[in-house]
Amino acid sequence: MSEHAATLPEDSASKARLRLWLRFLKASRSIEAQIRDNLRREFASTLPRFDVMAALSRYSDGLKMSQLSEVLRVSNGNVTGIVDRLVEDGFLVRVAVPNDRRAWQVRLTERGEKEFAAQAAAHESWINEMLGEFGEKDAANIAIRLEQLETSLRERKQ
Amino acid sequence: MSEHAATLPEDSASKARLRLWLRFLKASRSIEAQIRDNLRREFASTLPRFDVMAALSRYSDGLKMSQLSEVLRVSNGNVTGIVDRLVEDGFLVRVAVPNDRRAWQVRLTERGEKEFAAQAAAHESWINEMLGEFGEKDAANIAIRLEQLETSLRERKQ
DNA sequence: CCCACTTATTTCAAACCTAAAATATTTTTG
DNA sequence: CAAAAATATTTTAGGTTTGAAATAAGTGGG
Repeated sequence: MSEHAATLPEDSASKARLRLWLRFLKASRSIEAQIRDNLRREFASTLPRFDVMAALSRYSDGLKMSQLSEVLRVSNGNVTGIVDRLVEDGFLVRVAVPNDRRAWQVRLTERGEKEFAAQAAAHESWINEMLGEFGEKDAANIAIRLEQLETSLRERKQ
Repeated sequence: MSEHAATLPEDSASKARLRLWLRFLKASRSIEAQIRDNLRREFASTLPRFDVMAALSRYSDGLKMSQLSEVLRVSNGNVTGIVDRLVEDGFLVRVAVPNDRRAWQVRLTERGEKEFAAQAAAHESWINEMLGEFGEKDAANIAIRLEQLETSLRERKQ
């Protein structure tokens, strides 16, 4: 706590991690902004909509609303609005869950699957261009570290 | 375009980059969510407010509104509202700019500086805990790569 | 059965965010 | 110098996002 103490090894590690986070955040926001822009121009859609469809495309049985908000790490109320609009557009359906009238199973419609396939292909190529500086090995390595980070963050919370 | 072609080396690199981006985004959202939560509970504040104060703390002369929105990469109108509330709370002041009655210089008050110092210290320690798995060298290395990524993204846009 | 508790979802208020229009001021130019 | 252009900011309209409260439905102990 004393400002007169010599800088400890831990201090510089802490600074390096803070710096990492700031870079991380800035990069993530830049990439996100670019994707948002592309989605809007090429598909008249938004990132939250894409995220919902992407999550559902990985679960062919669909997901309940609360599972969706868990997977996407956004609030329940937020998912309600996004799903509402995707249902209006005919990309999603809400299916009643047998024996539980509180819950809905949300699924991609056939039309939704087709639409998402087109968006996902474009999305992959945007990312491939933007992250071109990362070679395959580097990309894989960093992805694994981030997965570990994610796991440890989740454990810490419980 | 043929689905019968053998998988090219480029394809797997593209997949690896996509995977990297998805991990990246998820990690970034988890960390952000945690920080938001901490700011709310410990300082009754939000991430946008923290960002504004952080930007101003790096410029002791203060920043003009347009400089703030440039630095934070958010819209002008957005900054107006956040600054309004921080001024109400006594953390910021708008100072008239000599010879230009259109512009304001926004600065931390003494109280704002104190408040931000406390928040920044807490923030650094949250990050230090959350990113504890990254050693100092790794953190520094990845930060540099992200800085390069950021630069190349900005160049691409122009 | 019934009361309390939990779970699933929606609604709500407030803050955030953007792009575009409006306002006020300064600078440039014919 | 006056009109036009540029600059700095705020206002406005329309969404997005969050946390918390409200609603609705299931579960379980007594």
